[in-house]
Amino acid sequence: MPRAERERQMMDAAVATFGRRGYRAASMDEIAELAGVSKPLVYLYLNSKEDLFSACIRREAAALVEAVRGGITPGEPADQQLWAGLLAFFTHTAECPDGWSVLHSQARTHGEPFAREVAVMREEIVAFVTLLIAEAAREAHGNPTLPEGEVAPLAEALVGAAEALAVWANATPGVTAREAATTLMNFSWAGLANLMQGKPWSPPK
Amino acid sequence: MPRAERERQMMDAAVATFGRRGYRAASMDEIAELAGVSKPLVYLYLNSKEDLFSACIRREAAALVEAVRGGITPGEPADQQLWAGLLAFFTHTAECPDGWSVLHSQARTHGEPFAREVAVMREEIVAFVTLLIAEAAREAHGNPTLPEGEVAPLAEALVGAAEALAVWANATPGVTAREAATTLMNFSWAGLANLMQGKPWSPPK
Amino acid sequence: MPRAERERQMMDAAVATFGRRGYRAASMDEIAELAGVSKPLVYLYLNSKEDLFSACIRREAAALVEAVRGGITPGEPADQQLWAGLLAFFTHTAECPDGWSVLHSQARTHGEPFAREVAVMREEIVAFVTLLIAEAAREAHGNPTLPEGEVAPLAEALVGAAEALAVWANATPGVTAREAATTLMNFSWAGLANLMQGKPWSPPK
Amino acid sequence: MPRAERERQMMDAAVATFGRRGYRAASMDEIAELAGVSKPLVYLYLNSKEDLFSACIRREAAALVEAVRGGITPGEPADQQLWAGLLAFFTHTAECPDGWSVLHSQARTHGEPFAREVAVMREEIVAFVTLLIAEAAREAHGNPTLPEGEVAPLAEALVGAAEALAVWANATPGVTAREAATTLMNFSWAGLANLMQGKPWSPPK
DNA sequence: TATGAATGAGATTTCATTCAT
DNA sequence: TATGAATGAAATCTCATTCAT
Repeated sequence: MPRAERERQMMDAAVATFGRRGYRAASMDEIAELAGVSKPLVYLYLNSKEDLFSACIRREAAALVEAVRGGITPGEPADQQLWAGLLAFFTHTAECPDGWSVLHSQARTHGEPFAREVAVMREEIVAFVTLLIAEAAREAHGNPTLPEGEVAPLAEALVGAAEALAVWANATPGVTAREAATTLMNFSWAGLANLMQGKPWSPPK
Repeated sequence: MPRAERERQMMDAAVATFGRRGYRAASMDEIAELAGVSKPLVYLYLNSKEDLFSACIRREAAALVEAVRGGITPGEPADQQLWAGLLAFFTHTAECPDGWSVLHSQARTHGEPFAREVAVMREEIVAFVTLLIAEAAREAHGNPTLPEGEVAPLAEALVGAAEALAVWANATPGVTAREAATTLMNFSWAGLANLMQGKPWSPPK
Repeated sequence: MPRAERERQMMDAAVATFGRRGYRAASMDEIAELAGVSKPLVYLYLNSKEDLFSACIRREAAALVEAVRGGITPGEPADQQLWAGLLAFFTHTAECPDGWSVLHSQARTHGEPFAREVAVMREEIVAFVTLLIAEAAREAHGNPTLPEGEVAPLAEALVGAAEALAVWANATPGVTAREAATTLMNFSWAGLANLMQGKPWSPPK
Repeated sequence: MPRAERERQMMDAAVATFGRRGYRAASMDEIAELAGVSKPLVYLYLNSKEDLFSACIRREAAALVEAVRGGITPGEPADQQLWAGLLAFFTHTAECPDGWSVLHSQARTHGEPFAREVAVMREEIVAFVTLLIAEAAREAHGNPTLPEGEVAPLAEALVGAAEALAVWANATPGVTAREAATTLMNFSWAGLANLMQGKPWSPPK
C-alpha cells in the first residue's frame, strides 16, 4: 500500500481518537489498532505522538479553512459572504465532528506546541470576519463608522459565538447547519447593522 | 492545621493545576507539591483524582453562579439585568482564570462524569438568559413577538459568545471586564432588539 | 477503660481481620476501626503490625492448646483420650473460626517470624498424639510393637487429617464437632489398631 | 524469544514467588526480575497480578491432576489404584514444592476468585477417592457396606491427610514420596478395611 | 514496507507508622 | 489514656518509544 494512503488512514484514526478521547487519554496503541497497522509503522511515518497530533491539527485546520473559503464568493455583499461562510462552517463542523473536536476542544487545552497551531488558523478567520464587518460598514455609509479598535472584539465575539453554536449543534440532535447559520445571522447581523448606524447600546451610569 | 483549611489549600492547588495542565496532564504529585502537603494527605481528604476534579468543578461552578447571581438585581429591566450579569461574569472569570479554565476548557473535554457536572450549571445560566430575552420582548411590545423555539438558540448563542469572549479577554492583556461586557451588549442586544421588532435577517433564496 | 480490656478488644478485632483477610491484606486502619479505637492507640499498646500478628498467634495457640488439654482426662485409655481431645479440638475450631484461620491458614503462609510461633504449638500436639499412639500400643500388647520411627509420621498424618477436617467442617454447613471427631476416629483408630497388631498394609512389588 | 517460551518463564517465576511469599507479599517487580524480563512485559503477556495468579493456579492444578491421573492404572484393584495415586501425588508435590504451595497454602487463603479455582480440582480428586473407597467396599463384600453419606467425609479426611503429609514431607528432609505414601496407606487403608467389615469405632456414652 | 518483542519512566493509589497535643 | 494530622516508601499498572528482523 502506498505511503500516502497509509498515512491518511493513520491520520483518520488519530483524528477520531484524539477527538473523542483527548490528547493525553488517546493512546498510540488505540490509534494504531484503529488504523489497522502496527505501532512501529505509525512511528515510522508520523514520528511521535506530538508530531502526529500537530499533523492532525494542521490537516483539520486546513480542511476547515478550505471548506469556508470554498463556500464564499468574493465580491458579493458582505452579509451574503458572512452567511455563506457560516453555512460552510457549520456544514463542515457537522460533517467532521472529530476534526472539529480536535481543533476546538483538544488542541486549545493542551499547552503551547498545539494551541499555537490552531491560533494561526483562528486568527486568519477572525481577520476575514473583521474585514467583512468593516466592508459592511463601508457598504452602509461609504465610510467606516466604527472605530478601528471596536471591530476586532466584535469579530472575536462573532467567531466565538459560531464556535459555541457548532459545538451545540453537534451535541443537539436535529439541528441543521442552515438553522445554526440563520440563528447566528439573526443574532449578530442586525445588531452589527444597528451599531454601524451609530446606535450602540450604552451601559447605565 | 484544621482540616477545612487544608482542604481549601488543596482545592486551590488542584484548580490551578487542572486549569493550566488539563485533567490528564495534571499529576497528583504536582498538586500536592503546590498545596505544600504530601500526596497521601490529598488522597486522605479528597479520595481520588476523579473525586478531586469533580470537587473542583462543583466548587468553581458554584462560585461562578454565585458571582453572577450576586451581580443581578431582580426586577430591573431585562437589559439592565443582562448587563449586570455579564459584567459579573466577566469580572469573575477574569479574577479566577484557572477556575474558568477548569469549567470551560477542561471539564467539558473529559468524558461523562465531569461534562455533566458543568452542563447542569450551564443549563441554569442558559435558562436564565432565555427568560431575560423573553422578558425583554414583553417589555418592548407587551406580548411575545419571538416564537418560543427561537429564543433558546439565541440564548445559546449569547452564552457561547460570552464564554468565548471570557477566554479571549483572559488571553488578551488590557481588556477589562467592562469592555468585554460592553462589546457583547452592543453585539447582541441591538440585534435582539431588531429581532423583537419583527425584522429578522433573512437568508438568500 | 483499663488497658487489659482495651488490649483484648484490639486483639479480638485483629484476629477477626487477620483471619478473614490474611496478614497482608488486613490493614491497621480496618483493625483499629473494628476495635473502635484510633490507630495510634493500637501502636501504643501493640507496637507494630508484626507484633500484633505474633500476639494474635500466641493468644490463639494458647487458647487452642488450653481447650484441647481441658477436654482430656489423663489416665484414661488412649482411645478415650484421643476421642476427647479431638472433640475438644473440633469444638474449639468451630467456635473460633477466625482464630483457627489465623493459626492454620495465615500464620503458616507468611514466612519465618510467624510460622515458627505456630510450629511450636503444633509440635506440642503432635508429641501428645505420638505418646497416645505409643501408649495405645502398650495397652494392646504390653510392649511397643511399632518401631519408634514409624509412630511420628502416623501422628503427623492424624494431626494433619484433623486440621483438614476442621477446615472442612467450618466450610461445610451442618457438620458438628462430634461428627467430625467420629469420622476421624473411625478413619484412624481402627487403622492404627490394625497396625499395632502387626498387620500393616504392604505396597506392591 | 518466542512468546510461548517467555510466558512459560514468567509463569515459572510467578509460581516460585507466589509459592514462597504468598499472593500479597509477592511483588510484580520480584517476579519480573526472577523471570529476567521487564515488568511491562509481564503485564503485556499476563494482564494483571490477579490474572497471573489465576493462571498459575490453573497450570499447577492441571499439572497435579495430570500427574496423579498418569500414575493410576484404571481397572486395577482399588487399593492398588489408591497406592499408585498417592505415590504419584507425593512424588509430584515433592518435585514441585512451589506449585504445591500455590495450590495448597496460597490459593486457598486469598478470597473468592482464587479459592474456587483450586476447589474445583480438589473436588475432582475427592470424588475420585470417594469412588475408590466405594469400589473397595464392593470388592470386599460384593455390596456396599458403608452408608453413602459416610464415604464422603472419609474421602475428605484421606485427602486432607494426604495434603498435610505432603506439606510435612516437603518440610522434613529425608522423607521420600514412597515413605509418605506407605504411611498414609497404613494409616488409612486398614482403618477403612475395618470400617467396611462393619467394625466402626464407637464413641463412649 | 512492515512488525513481534521489549522497556524506561512515570502515573495513581495504599499502608504502616509517627508527631504534637 | 487517647487522637487528629501527616508522611515515606512501595505497590500495581500504563504508555510512548525502540530494536531486530
